[in-house]
Amino acid sequence: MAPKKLKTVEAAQAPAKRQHKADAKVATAPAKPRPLTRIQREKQDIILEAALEVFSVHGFRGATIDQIAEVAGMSKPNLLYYFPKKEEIHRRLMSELLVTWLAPLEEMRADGDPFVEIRSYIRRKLEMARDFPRQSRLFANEMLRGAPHIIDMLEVDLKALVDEKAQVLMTWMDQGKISRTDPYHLIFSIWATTQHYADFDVQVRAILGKGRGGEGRFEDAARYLEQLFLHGLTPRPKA
Amino acid sequence: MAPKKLKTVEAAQAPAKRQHKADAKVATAPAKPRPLTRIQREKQDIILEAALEVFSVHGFRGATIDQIAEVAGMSKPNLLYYFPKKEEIHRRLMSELLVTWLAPLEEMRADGDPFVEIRSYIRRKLEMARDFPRQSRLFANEMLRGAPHIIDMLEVDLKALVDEKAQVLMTWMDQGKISRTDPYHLIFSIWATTQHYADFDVQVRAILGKGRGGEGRFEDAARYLEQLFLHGLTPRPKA
DNA sequence: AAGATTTTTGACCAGTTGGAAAAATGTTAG
DNA sequence: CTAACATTTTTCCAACTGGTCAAAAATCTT
Repeated sequence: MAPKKLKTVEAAQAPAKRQHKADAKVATAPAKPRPLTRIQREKQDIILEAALEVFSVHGFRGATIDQIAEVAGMSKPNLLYYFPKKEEIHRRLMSELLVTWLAPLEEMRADGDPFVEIRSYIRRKLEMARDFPRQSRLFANEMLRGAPHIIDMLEVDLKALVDEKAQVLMTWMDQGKISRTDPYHLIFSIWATTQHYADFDVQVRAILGKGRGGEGRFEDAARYLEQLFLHGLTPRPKA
Repeated sequence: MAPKKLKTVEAAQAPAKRQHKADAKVATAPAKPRPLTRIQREKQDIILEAALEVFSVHGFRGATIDQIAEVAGMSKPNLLYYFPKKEEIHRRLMSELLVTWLAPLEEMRADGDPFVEIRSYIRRKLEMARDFPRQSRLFANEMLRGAPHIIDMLEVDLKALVDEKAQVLMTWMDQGKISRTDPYHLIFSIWATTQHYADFDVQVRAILGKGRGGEGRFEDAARYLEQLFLHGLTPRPKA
């Protein structure tokens, strides 16, 4: 089975207020979507950026349109001109998220060296936690709520992708290249350990303190995780 | 340093509406707190239980008093009689949470066998994820928001506890009993991997599917994590 | 520059929110 | 039983919520 891209949920990216009636002229034409203008694209991006900021902290219900509008630097009605519903903004965010969020796993190649592939995957996930913490938190917020908006995609697309990669892992196990263990829980543990640095960032920093809580913590984490997944905690004689 | 219990934030557990003025009799007495009646304790428990249900899913801002009251089976004003402020409920929940949530780590004894101690700790945390998923999600929700209500405790009490246990781990490393690695990130990885099964439960179940998504998933997780922390993924010759 | 279109704004609305006040109802110690 | 207290319900409110709408302002097209 090919890597298979997630289907995108879009479908709701109409320019704005649908059909400014102006196309009464064309009458029966099958609703040509009309390409987005520059301004529309720019404003939508600004809004999505602001929405990410707010949703990722307060969750869907806890976030307010006013707040998003304020962060986006525009009035509420103006924002609603581009996204007529609060849900619409969230939906867009979620579908964009799922695509980019799973890309790292798709990149794990069956024909590479197992340890190199797994290590690279962990690195990539850790980099995402470092560079896109808000996306990680947005995702986490959705999970905590029971993923009402994306449960279907989880059960279909995500499951398919993970099934595929679990097969790859099992092949490696069959070949004796990595230890035989549960490939699904292996993937879970990579997700958990890497995303932890985005989602629980406050806690991580509170504990590491000023001294070690700087940007270096991601390098430390990478080094630690590398060892964990390679050898666990069993002491080995020095090389 | 002794295990040191977390200080409880309480301080706001007054019976209800403060000083039903009734104590004008006692006049200048130093405000005797007056012990909680049976009903007060029961009702407060019911409310806290309902609040846990709601807060853990929607976060602080996303949760409404009406909703909590409904789950608790009482009217909103009645609920407000016991907890005059929404924040009050949340505060109580959080302080109770921190105490029970960290108990497992406190139990990790320096004088035990390292692998036994670590494995037991992982087990306990996993059991908590299984038996108290809502508490786990409540905690996660607070973290995602930047832990505004408990940041102090994280920086003081939690840090102290983790520092202490990190010392224990380092001692074990010095003795060559476990592999030398970063003890803080080791603890983080245990938290992350175990809490994942509560916080991301939907995802875990969506991926494992009906077949393996049953209660058995916790046993599978325990087995997998045991191996991960013991040996990582490096294949070993069969015993 | 005029006309057509798109974007922005201000006023507004109905429903919900956290919470206050007070009246009504229980409960219990003397 | 009854007074003192505890609990519950009813009513109310001001602020906030997601969202509408018409008109004004800005932009684009010709």
